[in-house]
Amino acid sequence: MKIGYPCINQTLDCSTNKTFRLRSYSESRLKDTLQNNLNCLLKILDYNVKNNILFFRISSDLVPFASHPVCRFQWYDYFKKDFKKIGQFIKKHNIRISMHPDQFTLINSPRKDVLERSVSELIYHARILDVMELDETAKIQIHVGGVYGDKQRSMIVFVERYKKLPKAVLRRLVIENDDRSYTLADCLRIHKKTNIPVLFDVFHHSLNNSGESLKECLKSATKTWKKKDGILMTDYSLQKKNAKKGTHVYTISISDFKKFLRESKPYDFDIMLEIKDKEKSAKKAILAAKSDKRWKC
DNA sequence: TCACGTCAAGCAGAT
DNA sequence: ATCTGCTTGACGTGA
Repeated sequence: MKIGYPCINQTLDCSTNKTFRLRSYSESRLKDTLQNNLNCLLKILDYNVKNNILFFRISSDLVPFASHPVCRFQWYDYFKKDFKKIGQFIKKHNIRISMHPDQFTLINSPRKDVLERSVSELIYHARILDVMELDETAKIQIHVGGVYGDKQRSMIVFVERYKKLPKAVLRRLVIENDDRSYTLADCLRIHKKTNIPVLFDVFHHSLNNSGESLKECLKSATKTWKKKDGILMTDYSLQKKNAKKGTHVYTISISDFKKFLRESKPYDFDIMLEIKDKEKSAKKAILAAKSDKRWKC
């Protein structure tokens, strides 16, 4: 079991998300920005290792406009050494890596332009992990996509489109249950047709489910990950009290998290904490997991 | 220097 | 019809 947080470190004054506006795009601007982002990524990973945080989600904003037609710069060649160095650090410390393209990535969209942009975005994500020379346990997670008024049809479209994706994307892509459209059961149905691993989002499941218990979910999701994929990835968050349904808490509740650890036995999986205060919650959760003897160093 | 409107991109559900 | 949330944070213009 590894525990981590997504994209942003709030302790270090260093961001991997530095960007600029499309209208101020230039190759030199992209070089400067990416150099900064790569430097910060390595710093954050180093901080994480020193704090036993061995799961990290790399930001989709690492390379600004990488999948946009405006970008003709071969950033993956130019910065090959930097990427490789980060990849070596990741492998040396056995860090689990995920990426999560944003809500615009919809491979089941009825719109051809949306599909094309989505495929470009997935290729961009895969390229980052490839140029770091990471193995197949580094994953790219997306939601199934839109419903477009006919969920069954949209799931079939997903399966058809999935099968046509480039190999570099296929070996890393996983789907995640979302909080209103596609449940874990839907994702498992898609898995049956495609063998795509299913990432289990605990919080989304609490908002959108078919009545399965936590153990049932972990059991069925675990089975979708082959040895080459690494162990099951999960996303974990909690409902903020007195806030709109689906709002994430600001910080982790350790009593709730310990309860979750107890209830999830004996399954082993990695946990991404989608919680606002990032590494602070991760550190607290790791202490809890250690006391629960779920943490293997 | 700072506030704040805006930023490549889509969809669903709420207001 | 318009706004909000989704990993929101960061840019950059205008004062």
